[in-house]
Amino acid sequence: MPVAKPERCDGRVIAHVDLDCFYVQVEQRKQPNLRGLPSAVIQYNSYKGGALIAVSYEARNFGVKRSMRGDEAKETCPQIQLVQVPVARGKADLNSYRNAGSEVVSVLAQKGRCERASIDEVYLDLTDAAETMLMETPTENMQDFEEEVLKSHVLGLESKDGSDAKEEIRKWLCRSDAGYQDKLLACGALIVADLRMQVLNETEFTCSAGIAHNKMLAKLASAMNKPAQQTVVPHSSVEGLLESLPIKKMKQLGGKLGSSLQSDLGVNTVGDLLQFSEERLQQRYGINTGSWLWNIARGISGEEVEGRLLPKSHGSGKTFPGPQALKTLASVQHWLNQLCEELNERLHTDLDQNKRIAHTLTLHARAYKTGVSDSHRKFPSKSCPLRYGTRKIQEDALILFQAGLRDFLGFYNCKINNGIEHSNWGITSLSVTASKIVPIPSGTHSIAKYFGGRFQFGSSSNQSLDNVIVEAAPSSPSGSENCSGLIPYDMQLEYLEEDTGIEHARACLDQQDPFCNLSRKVDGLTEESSIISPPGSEDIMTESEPCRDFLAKEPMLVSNTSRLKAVEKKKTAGKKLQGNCSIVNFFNNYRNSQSSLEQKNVINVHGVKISSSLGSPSASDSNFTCNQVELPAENSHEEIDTNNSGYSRANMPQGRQAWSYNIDEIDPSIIDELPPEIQDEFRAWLRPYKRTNVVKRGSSITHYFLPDKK
DNA sequence: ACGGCTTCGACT
DNA sequence: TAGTCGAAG
Repeated sequence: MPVAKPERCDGRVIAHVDLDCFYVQVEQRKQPNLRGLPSAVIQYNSYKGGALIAVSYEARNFGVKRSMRGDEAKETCPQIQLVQVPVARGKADLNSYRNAGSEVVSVLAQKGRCERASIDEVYLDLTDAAETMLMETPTENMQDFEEEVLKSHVLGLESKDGSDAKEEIRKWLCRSDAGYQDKLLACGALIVADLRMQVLNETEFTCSAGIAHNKMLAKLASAMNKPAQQTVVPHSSVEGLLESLPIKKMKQLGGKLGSSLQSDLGVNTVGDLLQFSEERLQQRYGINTGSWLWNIARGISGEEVEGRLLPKSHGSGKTFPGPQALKTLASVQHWLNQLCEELNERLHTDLDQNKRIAHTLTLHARAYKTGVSDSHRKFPSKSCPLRYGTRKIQEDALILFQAGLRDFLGFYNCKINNGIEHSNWGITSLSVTASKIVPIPSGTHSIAKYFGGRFQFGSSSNQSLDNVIVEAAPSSPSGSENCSGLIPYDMQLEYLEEDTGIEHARACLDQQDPFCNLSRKVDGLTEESSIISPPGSEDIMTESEPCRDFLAKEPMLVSNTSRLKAVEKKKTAGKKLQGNCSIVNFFNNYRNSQSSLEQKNVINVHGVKISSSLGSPSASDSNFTCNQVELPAENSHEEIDTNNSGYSRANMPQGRQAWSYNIDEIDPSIIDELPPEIQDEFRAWLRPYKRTNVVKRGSSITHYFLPDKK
């Protein structure tokens, strides 16, 4: 007998899966002798034994908590095993955890739409799979349940004295009088139990899960029975669950908003929210938040599970608390370099593995100014188009930092006194972030074929982008082969012409070596430095008067102005290209990221020159850039304001002429050639009128739901 | 004067 | 758009 399928969106089956004390598990997998022991992962051993960032459940039983220091943990639980988080470049290196998280995702993503919510959490939309299962096998006919699913917890299911818990679960799972939605949830529980076992088998990690009809409830449920267990929220138990749930336990209400609800409205549990009308909540918290609150009080959440398996940004940061605060430009540069190196490595991995390119570089910092009451003023974040290559990222990050510092110190305080004892500022945290990451439509095998099929994507690729993109030496035997074979000859000419101006600028830039004055600082010499405009900014000529004095002296400034001139030229050249058919633009883009993959390189992964033909490293610095052809994408950071008429729709990534092709003219079939994990992402990207996600929680969602608001 | 570090989303 | 802010884990 077919079961009617309600049109309601609360007929969904959503799971939230949460890896148990994930970092600990990753370390335990590396060192199996740690299994079963009270243990914790710490970082930085220096100060009070390091900071705990993950604690095993055994250790929790001894009262060890996250947010303890290592010393404290030892006192609380003397036998605790403390494992240090890997360190690279003087900072915590979370890559092994990220990779382990990816392993899990690839298992979990099989049965339905999967959203990677954090390094150790995912949401799954299992609605389709559950419906299919229910259609094929009505739950009341089910008999052989896996042990794992019988260990589920079902909210609201009373365990009577002396009754066999597993038997109760079994009965619940195949209750014939259950509503359709609960039957779907039962199927969800089966699927999730299966997935969790698969995760364990394939990755050795245990996880906990919540199964409910929306994300909010699934998330709540997954935390209720840990570790290595799962919890189902039947529809009938939602009201009771929320009624007594402390308001601060709800996602999004753990911070100020939750506090405000408590102090201003006297709301202590989610149930307490029920007495307020939607209008009242809107009036107090705004239209969106008000509606959202009204809904969650009723267990309503319309958030979709986004099909996203990959992070939207990569960041690398470090704090320098208290006495460690950075007081010199040289030390800032040192750490920026480390952070940028890591960032570059991760960008490169992303490119290799996922064929994605990031378009924006952002620098964040925290700073104080001594002797100023205003000293907690925030250091402004700055961003610019991202150019690939370690040294470029480092260079741009430093420029962004200086731009931020200029703003931070105030307009009139242009000159920085960088003497070690006299600096009046300190930096307490630094981070660099790469965002606006979009897939390369590399599916372009279709397009590649059109040009003769000499494209190879990805290549074998331990090659780093640095090697490949700019740092190739023209004097090396293969240097002259830069683009031939990759680009039709007439197109090459166009590119070369277009690049000439830039190239000249870069030659100037590199000959003067903007870093030489800074590298001197690293040796401990005192120096002074001017503050300059961020990359991509064109207001350099309108720099404040005091700054202008430095124009002549500062290599950085010179190189920047040179670049700007080059930009002007490039802009006009770019226009010529713009008018062409989209395939040319497309190609432009493709070439930016790919063509040089075939070049031989003279620099190894760490940026150390290993060329034998170029003499001493210092000499080669100015040498090898002289004749190089720098690819458009590498320079296009100056193009932040160039036209993007090629975009046919709103919401497309902007700021790069290289990316402006007509999406209408892309053969949709190329999507199939993308790595499966980014296909969805790319499809969404192509979707013409995809609404920006302005009102995620709020009135726009509200109409989607049914309940009467009276 | 610290829990570090990372990511995401909303708002303006 | 760029930049700020809040939140979570």
